[in-house]
Amino acid sequence: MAINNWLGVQTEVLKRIHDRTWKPGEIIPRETDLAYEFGCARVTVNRALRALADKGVLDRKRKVGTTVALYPTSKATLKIPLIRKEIEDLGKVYSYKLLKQTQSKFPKEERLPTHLSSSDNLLYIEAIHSSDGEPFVIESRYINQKVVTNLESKVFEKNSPNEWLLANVPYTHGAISFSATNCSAEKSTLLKINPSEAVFQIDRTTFDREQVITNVLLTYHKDYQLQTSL
Amino acid sequence: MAINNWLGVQTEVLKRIHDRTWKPGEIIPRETDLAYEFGCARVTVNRALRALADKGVLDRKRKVGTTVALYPTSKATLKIPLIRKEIEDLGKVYSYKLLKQTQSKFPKEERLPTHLSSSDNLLYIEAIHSSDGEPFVIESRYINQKVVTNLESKVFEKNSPNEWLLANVPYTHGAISFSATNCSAEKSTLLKINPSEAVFQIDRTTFDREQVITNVLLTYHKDYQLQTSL
DNA sequence: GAGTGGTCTAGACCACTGG
DNA sequence: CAGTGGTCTAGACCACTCG
Repeated sequence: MAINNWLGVQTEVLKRIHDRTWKPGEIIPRETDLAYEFGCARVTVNRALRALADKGVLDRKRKVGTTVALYPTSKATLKIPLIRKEIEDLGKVYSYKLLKQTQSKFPKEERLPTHLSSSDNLLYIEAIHSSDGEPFVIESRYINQKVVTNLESKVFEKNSPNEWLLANVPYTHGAISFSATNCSAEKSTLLKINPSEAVFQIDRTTFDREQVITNVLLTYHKDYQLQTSL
Repeated sequence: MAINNWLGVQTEVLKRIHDRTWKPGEIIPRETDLAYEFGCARVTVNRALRALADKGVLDRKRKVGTTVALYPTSKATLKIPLIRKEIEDLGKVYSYKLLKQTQSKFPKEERLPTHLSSSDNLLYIEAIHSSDGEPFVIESRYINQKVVTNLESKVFEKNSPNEWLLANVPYTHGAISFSATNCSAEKSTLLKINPSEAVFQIDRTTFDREQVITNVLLTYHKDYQLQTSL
């Protein structure tokens, strides 16, 4: 009768939330009681409830107790894959082409790269990733050479700066944003779509502590979808 | 000298990855050894390493050991907030307006709602959420009345079906996708933007086990960005 | 078969927070 | 101050997976 593993406890708790034994906003029994009821250690219950709290299904507060979240703040975990891997996983042939690589003390682009100051010593790179020869995504990137110092002679002719950076420059944290925009004329040519067609964009900046390592703007082909599950 | 809490262990491990004591792809010492070195229990090390594996920083395999991820599969956790809450958190005044509510055995929209079959008994709802009176997002939703049976007389005049569903119909899982599209003429009027302007869309379907509860398409105002951190 | 991570237990103490 | 979750420990056994 005993539920003596944390996944079992989690399932049982979810069941009770689902069949409304415990209703949204209500407080559920404390860990000790549940442990007694299930016939397992408190730590096991703790593990299960903590996992559910991480998912946003439960709210936990010391002294108060554990409540069923009123509005389960849907938390979706997006995996941001390597572009190469994403394409290969679709069973397509991946290819990469460098378009531009310039020293640019001052980003002269239409966009102003988030978190970068114009005084930084920046390397600008533009490249395109293709799937079975069809344009997939344009990578437009600034690299902060104050932080990334070992790339002087490095040329990203054959390999995406994305992969090189991931493997060679560890980061502490990052900021990322998703948006839609009307494609610029220049990029629409590269992506082989009509100008001002709607395109999906990802803007990502990674940091080493306080310093920006790199900022990248990914402009995807038409109809690109970022998918995940809840 | 001992590191006797799991956050401390995590920090130390991250430090070593960061300063390349442990390089990408390399195997790190086993839990037992680390526990001995840090002077703490193995479970504590386990907790720290497990958390890092969840984040995608480490790869763990039984018998083999723990390795530093070659390409840290950036995992971003998106919080999908309640629209009302999202607007209120910006310090704006939230308002909601129902536009349409029809029984529709057959979705006659341009889009084909993912995961729904046309034979289902569907309720279609269209509504708009505003921020300080400015259009924020259009909610366009199908509800499966085979599953959600207690809403006969329910009218979503004042309240978003989103909130009602969250509080009243528990779900087991969901699928979600993000994309960009050129705004339809009809919607552009509602959002007060130019036709065919690029807009950000979220398509979400929630399930109760195998059955679809609801599918919603959210079409955001121009310039909307979904942000998160790594 | 053997080595690694995965988990459980029982008991203990800590940390936050509401009254 | 008291009650709740948060965490740690030491030891044990299990589960997966490689050779």
